Amino acid sequence: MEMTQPLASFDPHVIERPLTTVDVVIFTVLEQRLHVLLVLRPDTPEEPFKGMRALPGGFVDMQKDDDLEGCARRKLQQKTGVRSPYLEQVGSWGGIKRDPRGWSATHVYFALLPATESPEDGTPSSDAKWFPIENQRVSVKLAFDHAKLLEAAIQRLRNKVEYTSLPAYLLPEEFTLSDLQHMYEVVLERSIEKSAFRTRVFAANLVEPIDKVRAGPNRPAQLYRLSQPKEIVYFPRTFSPRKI
Amino acid sequence: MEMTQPLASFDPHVIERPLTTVDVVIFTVLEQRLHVLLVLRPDTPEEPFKGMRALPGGFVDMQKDDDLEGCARRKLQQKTGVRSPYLEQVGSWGGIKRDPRGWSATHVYFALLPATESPEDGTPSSDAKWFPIENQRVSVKLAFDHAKLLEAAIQRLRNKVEYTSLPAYLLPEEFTLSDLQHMYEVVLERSIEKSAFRTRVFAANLVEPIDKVRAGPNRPAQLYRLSQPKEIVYFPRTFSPRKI
DNA sequence: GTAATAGTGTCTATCAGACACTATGGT
DNA sequence: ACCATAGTGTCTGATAGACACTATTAC
Repeated sequence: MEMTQPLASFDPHVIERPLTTVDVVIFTVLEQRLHVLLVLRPDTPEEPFKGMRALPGGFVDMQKDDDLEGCARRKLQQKTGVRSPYLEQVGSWGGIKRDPRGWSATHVYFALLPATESPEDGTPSSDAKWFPIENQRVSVKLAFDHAKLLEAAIQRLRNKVEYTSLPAYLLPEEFTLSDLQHMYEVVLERSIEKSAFRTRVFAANLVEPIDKVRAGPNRPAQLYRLSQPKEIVYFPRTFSPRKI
Repeated sequence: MEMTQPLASFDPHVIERPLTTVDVVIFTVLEQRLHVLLVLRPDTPEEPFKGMRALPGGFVDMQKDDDLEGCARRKLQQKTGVRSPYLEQVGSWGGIKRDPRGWSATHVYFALLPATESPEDGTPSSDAKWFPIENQRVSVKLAFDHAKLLEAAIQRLRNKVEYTSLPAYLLPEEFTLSDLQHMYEVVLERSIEKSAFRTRVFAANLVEPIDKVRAGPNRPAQLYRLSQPKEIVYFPRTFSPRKI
């Protein structure tokens, strides 16, 4: 359009590039609640939002990272030590205003980590801490526009849980149907009818029984594992159609 | 981690930044088929994929664009002259391999344009042309990884059409229920039962009748418009649950 | 009248939700 | 025996799909 600097649109080295980051929203379930992992912003003077909580993430490293998902996996590994949980892109946000250092774009992913028995487990990185999610939010103020990003990730998770097998990735490999139902209930924050739940899960061929039961102070429960651990299962209908 | 260039992680001006682009997948329905708008890559020697077809898009302009969606709207306007059709982000793709000029990330949006009667209409940009979509693809070879991006956009559109009012944005403001049903059938590439369709549409309060009918060589049809043109409507269930 | 599309009514199979019931372990 | 949780059976209301039917215009 403007002919003052015609080369600018051809030579990529002349083109101004936004700061590019990847942020990862890492979910797990602890103590009957959905939690998200947050890190502390560094306390050095040249960093914005110093000392605040933020989503784990940072600049794309063009040497280390082959692609965006690889970058997300690297950041996930850094903060949790976990190799390959469920990882999905939420979307990207970019603009002049979101980072005081200039035009920036972030690519947001969310990950699901199996719930561990001990809450302090799975956080080798000392600056990272699990925060419970209470009605679509977290109680601390977040750096940048991370509150918005987190809300979008929660929204995506809740929506998708209605018609997919996602909550299975919040459990260890072997689980009972009650465990699985419980994960759905925690994420959706409502109770599900047991009989309907089991019918759906079996109809979708989501799980297969293994040759073990879990004992307890009551009737032992059959243990299951995912039929196809690699592939997410879509239910033909949502769990509980909302009457309008 | 590596302490050789400690400032690199603090000073944003030192950090290498990927090339950043926005691509827009613009859909419309022409002659009973879903079409997508594709442009010609410039034929200059320093441009990659010269002369090939590609999705309309290009580098983010940090002066002109306040944010990514603004950038997408600008590119949409450039190629179609249209102000504000339906626009939604599909996601982002980035990596070392997708652009020969280096590490690049693109933010992909899709737009829905009302079907026009004359196919040559609505394309003021001379390098842009409508291409029909035939089983998830287009017949020409596309530049970069645009075939993958297009496939993702088609997938998103098809999925979402099953349970939302999206096809209404492929129509002009006033339309008959048969028009609307037809848009669903074109996008989903299958026929829908008339009675069930009407029941659903009314139950969701998607449309409201206006004081006009469309005459023809047969019984005139009631004209409708969207009840809330700004808000996309979600149906409680999908259109046709697939038996597994 | 006929052709053609608009629009409605009825039946049925399916399935979620509610709820009660049975089963099986520990104590 | 009793408790607690696992797991099943049965009924009902909502709804999608099939399909036949009626309605209204141009010719």
